Amino acid sequence: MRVTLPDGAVRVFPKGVTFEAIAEAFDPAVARQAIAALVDGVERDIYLPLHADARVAFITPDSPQALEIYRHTTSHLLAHAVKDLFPEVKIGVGPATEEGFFYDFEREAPFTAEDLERIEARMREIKARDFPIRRIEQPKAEALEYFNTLGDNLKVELVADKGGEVVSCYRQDRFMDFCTGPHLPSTGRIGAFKLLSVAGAYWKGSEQNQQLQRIYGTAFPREDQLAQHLKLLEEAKKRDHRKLGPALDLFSIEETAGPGLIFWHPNGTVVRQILEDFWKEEHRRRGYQLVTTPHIARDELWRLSGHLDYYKDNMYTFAIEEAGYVIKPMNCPGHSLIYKSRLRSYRELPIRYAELGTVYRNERSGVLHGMMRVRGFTQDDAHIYCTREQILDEILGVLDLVIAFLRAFGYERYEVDLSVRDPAHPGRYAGDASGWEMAEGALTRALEARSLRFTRREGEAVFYGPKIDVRMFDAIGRPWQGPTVQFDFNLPRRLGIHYIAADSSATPVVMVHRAIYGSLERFMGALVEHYAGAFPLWLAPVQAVAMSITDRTREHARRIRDAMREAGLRCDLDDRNEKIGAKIRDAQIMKVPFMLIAGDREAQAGTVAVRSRKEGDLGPMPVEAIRDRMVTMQRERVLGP
RNA sequence: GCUGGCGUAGCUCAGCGGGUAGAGCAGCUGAUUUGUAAUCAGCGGGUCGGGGGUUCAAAUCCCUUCGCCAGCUCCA
Repeated sequence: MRVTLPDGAVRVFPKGVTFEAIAEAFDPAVARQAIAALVDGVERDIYLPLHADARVAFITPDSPQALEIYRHTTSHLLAHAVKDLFPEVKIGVGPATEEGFFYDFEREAPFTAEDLERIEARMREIKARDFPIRRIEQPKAEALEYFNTLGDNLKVELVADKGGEVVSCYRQDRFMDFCTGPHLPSTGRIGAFKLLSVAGAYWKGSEQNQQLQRIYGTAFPREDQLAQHLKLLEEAKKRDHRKLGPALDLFSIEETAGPGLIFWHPNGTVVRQILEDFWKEEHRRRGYQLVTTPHIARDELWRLSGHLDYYKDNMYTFAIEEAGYVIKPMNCPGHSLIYKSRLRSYRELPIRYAELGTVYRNERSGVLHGMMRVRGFTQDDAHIYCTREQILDEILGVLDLVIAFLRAFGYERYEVDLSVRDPAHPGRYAGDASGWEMAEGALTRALEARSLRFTRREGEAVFYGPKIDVRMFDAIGRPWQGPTVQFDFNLPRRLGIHYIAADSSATPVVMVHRAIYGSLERFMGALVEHYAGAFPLWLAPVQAVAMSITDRTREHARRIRDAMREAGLRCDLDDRNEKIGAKIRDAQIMKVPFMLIAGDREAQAGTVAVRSRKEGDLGPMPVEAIRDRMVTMQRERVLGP
């Protein structure tokens, strides 16, 4: 039997040799490390035998596939411990996730924090016992009987749903779980882990089913990796916009007014208006026309657009003189009415309508989250109405705009998804196939033309059209929902949006929705977390604070403040009867980019001692020097210190 | 909406086998006139999220409601 090893060498082994033995023959150091084998690209348990020629490689704790195996095996350890401590508990599913792992359990009483501690302690005991973990392939009927005997009805359901006659299970000591594997070869090989929380989760992910208790945890091959992960969670907590927002006096949510509604304070409004101004400027430059549409409209409009049928539960409706009205949850029907207010010639196209439109949606109470998920928000919405021939150029224009914005805010890393039709169910979609083909082709070619790598997601398109979604990664590597570009083959048809073509026929227009910020609220929240509240100068609500050291230098400090304001900078004055250290501390806590300190020496010389929040004391300099530096930083939207 | 947890001063938190509420920071007043992350002293501040109940007595026990947090489901 010929085995091709990772270094390309071919060696002959007897049939039935285990991967462990192959590893040993390849490199004893690798053999000690190996946790699983890759056989012709398929992951297999390290102790299993090989029966035919194959390419064999080894997964070690540093391999990209390792993390999932560690986590998945730790989830089995969790279930094992829970079964030990609470034999009456029924086990559900327990996969590895991006962040760690979880396992779902059915149990009358809720798991308490103390239960989690006990379970974790038991997990450590089982790990210490170093039980071998072995794959068992058995007839489906036998596995069914096994889980039936235990009363594990959830597992029975899972096994029964599984196709084929033979199923695989994994056993460690007296605990056995239905699983495809692979797993670590023994419980002692499990690395560092920690249980984190317990939450409800619907069986098989359906709201119709019963709710189980899901225990979350995370696991890594080594302790230092776990420690680093926990540190990242701490860091994320410090950046939480729900903490920083009120602390920096940017916004608040008022219980008296209701959940999911944002009150933008003066500091937050400064940032918001910069976002708005920047946005308007960039859009006008690129041939967008700004429009304004009403906040309420007859439900007739929403019936025509189809939204009322589909999203009734999420729309706020009311009556005026017995006529039904809707508070707008979207801007597109309004923009389309402007388009339709008169006949449009092909000569006018493309038409690009843009609006910072405030909409209200009745989000279910459980989904509300700071500024990220709210009931009232302002979309940076624009709709492009064009001909089929113009599609590619329009998409290119949108992508250029998207890239410019990501760069301006310092989102260096992003991922792009292209969502297209599910080829298996062509009937599910609005519009004709040729339109979809053209749209999908244009999106693909535009992405390629701008050298944007993207993931094509079959069947992920919404029913009305294909789309591009951008995920942007913040300063500590977390993903955020970013810009989106969506074709719409539904609304033009429903609302009858046409243009008069060169042959004077009424031709359906191609409509594209697109948003860069998404919502000002969500984007603001993401920015706060991205910068940890320390906005770059061009966005900072307060760019500098002029500080007097004693009452003697109040006037000089005031003159410095005025000089900054004169130059269009946002500068406050701190002439309180406090020591300079206290003033600096307060400004530092408010994350003000520059502190402009006025003492006797500076008053004498007509200078200012500058301190940067990031770089510390920069020493004395002429007032004009720091003023000009800040003006330049503002104009060029510098992101650094 | 669902499961679980949590609501005490503006903020962070203590008090909770029932006996009528406390600290630090912030705020206010005064003293101090200060050189790169907290000057000192004094003072004021709370329907213990709201409502109902049990009790001689409730921040503490029970019910209910509102809000927040984690997750699930949802997100045009």
